[in-house]
Amino acid sequence: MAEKDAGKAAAVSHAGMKHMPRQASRQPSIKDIARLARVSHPTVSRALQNSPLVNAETAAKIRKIAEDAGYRASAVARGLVTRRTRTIGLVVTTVDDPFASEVTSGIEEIANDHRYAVILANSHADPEHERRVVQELAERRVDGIIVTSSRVGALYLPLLKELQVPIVLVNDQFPGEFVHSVMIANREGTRAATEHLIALSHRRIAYLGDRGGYQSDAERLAGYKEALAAAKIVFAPELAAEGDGMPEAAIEAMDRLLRLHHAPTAVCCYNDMTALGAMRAIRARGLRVPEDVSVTGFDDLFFAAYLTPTLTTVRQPMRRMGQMAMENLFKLMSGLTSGQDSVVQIKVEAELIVRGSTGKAQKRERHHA
Amino acid sequence: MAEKDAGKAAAVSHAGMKHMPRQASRQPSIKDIARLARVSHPTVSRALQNSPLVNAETAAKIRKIAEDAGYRASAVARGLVTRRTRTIGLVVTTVDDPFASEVTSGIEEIANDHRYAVILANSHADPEHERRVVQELAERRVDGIIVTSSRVGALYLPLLKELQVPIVLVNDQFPGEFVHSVMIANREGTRAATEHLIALSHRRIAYLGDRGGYQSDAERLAGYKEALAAAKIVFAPELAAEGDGMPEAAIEAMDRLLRLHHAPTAVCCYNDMTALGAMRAIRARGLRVPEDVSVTGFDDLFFAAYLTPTLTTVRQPMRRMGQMAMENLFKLMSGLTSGQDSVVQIKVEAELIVRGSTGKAQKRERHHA
DNA sequence: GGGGCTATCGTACACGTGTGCAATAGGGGT
DNA sequence: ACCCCTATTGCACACGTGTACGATAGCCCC
Repeated sequence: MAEKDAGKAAAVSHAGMKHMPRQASRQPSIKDIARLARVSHPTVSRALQNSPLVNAETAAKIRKIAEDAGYRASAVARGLVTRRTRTIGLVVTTVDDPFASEVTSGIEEIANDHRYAVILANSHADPEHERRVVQELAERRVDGIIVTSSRVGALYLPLLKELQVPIVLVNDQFPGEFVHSVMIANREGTRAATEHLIALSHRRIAYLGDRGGYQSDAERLAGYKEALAAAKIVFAPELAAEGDGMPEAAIEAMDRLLRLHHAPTAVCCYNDMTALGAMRAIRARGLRVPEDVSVTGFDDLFFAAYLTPTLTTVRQPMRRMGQMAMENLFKLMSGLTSGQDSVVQIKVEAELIVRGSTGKAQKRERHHA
Repeated sequence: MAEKDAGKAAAVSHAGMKHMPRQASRQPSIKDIARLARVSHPTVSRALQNSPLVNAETAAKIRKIAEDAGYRASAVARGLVTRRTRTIGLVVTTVDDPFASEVTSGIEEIANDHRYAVILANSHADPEHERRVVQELAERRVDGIIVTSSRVGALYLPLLKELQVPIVLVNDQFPGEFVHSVMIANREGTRAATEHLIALSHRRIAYLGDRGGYQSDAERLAGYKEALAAAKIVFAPELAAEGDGMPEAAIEAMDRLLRLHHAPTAVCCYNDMTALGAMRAIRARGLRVPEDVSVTGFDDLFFAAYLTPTLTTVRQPMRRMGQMAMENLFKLMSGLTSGQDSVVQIKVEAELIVRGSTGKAQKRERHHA
């Protein structure tokens, strides 16, 4: 008890005394509070956890003292002994992508409700980087990990075994593999979009995809082909172009499509960002949307309803998907050590939102005024 | 040594054995590695840190063993003793805001370069929530905190003293206060935008702000007024409207402006999201941009160049600002215990980007065909 | 050949919290 | 008056890592 108990003055006249060497008096520990309350530190620990093992008024007194001292329990020390950090890792291709932002928002919301923290990490769509980032999250002993738009989904099986950390994938599922995931009905989505275009009498319909090699792109392309097949339209390989999911690359790809001898009158885009570029390329050639070329997107990002014309797209409840992923992860995390092989693969419905960027197909060869 | 050393088999035929109770054999600790290498754990610790205090070949052997065992040092245990978590907290009003996303991206990039992790937290633009979130970050013993678009900037002075954690504010600075911050030249930005409109012969120019009470809004409004004053145009209070920084609210506010007896021929918006709503409201009334009403934004979000017409706006190097905030925070963090009252307030330049949403003012009372 | 220096390694702590267990006191029942 | 049970508290550990310090051995120098 006869330790250093001086030098713990609370108020040090914070305003003035600019050049006082304000010794970095470390944050008060549980032992400091114990000394102040004249009890042992386990009692303080229990009091702060509202344990029934400690006398009610003693607990109240302790809490009061802790409060006054500005005591904040160290989550790191607690994490060390409890083996739980109340932290999850979120790996995203890049934060400044509206899709990722919305998913992140949903995740953060649910995590916050449970008082969990979210560590954000970029994969830059680079498999090697993604792997490194996940390893670092493991070092930080996160309780769980969520990965969106993974490039290396299959890689998680061994990693999962090695790290002993529950992982949930968003927007990337590997059929038959036992990896938990939340994803949208990609195939059904683009199929609906393409059918919508076909219903508008379009026959030359292009698909503007993502060369990144995502499974979602493969599925969306499949949905597009399904719709064509169902309408007895033969798939023309030259009408399948590729961007990178961002507007810039889409401009180039779309421009190439428009220069085709037999140019498309409609284009089904991998996502809204791609559609943004496509529309720009169309206008750059003096054509109009949707009069000359109809455009559909995917995601229904916030700006879709504010474009001119407004964008017909497939709505993806991104925020909701983030929430579901987080809820799912919580279930896994509470599953404790269970080697449960519960394969949870949630698939959410895609909804076609018809707006102004799609219209009746014009007769070909007819150019605008 | 005679403990459980079996049960660490790498390949456990992951496919089959569904119901094996896979005991959660905890991750190997530094002591496990020490035992395997027949050395003491401090030697392992030093070997993994490439300390010159350990024999080169011994170190190599140890690293090999650690590698094979899939050993990953616990960042939480390390953080406990070193008192540094290599983690920073990032508080943002809401993740799914393009402005925040870009800033976040810049922060994450620099942090990642230094192998720091970023904990993401939402303030929901709610002062009380913001305060709580910052406290929780302190509990997690983050080495530093960055807050964007704070509602309670002034509140950080006492907090700063209490938490002993360096804090950098982005897009919110309190003149004269000793809080580190990075922000844009708001006043100069809207002033330039407004001057641009004036040069296009506009006289009835509205300002569509953010009722959130941000200092940035006050400054932008001031810049707008400055430009008016310089051109001897009297400020008309009825032309100062308020949204909430999002498109939806801007629609309503803009609509109200358009219904004025003496409606504006141009509007200077608080940000691009507001401009998005403004343009929509203008079109909803059958008017055209920029023929009937010119519009300017602020931020230069990614979609600004893809709108129709493209948006004239004030570019804010958001990503760069995030980087600067992070670099600044690193300096503060390495400043150790120093009670340095260095007031670092970085102000970055605003650049007007003229695009298609602004044009020559039409004579009033002339309606479009 | 002894003293001192260097290289290398182990011992003993410390970081701040949680928890099993023992210890104590008080109260009720017989 | 004694025993048992309960409420309350402290003691002693553990979590996994880093680091000051001491210990040992080998070497050089005089």
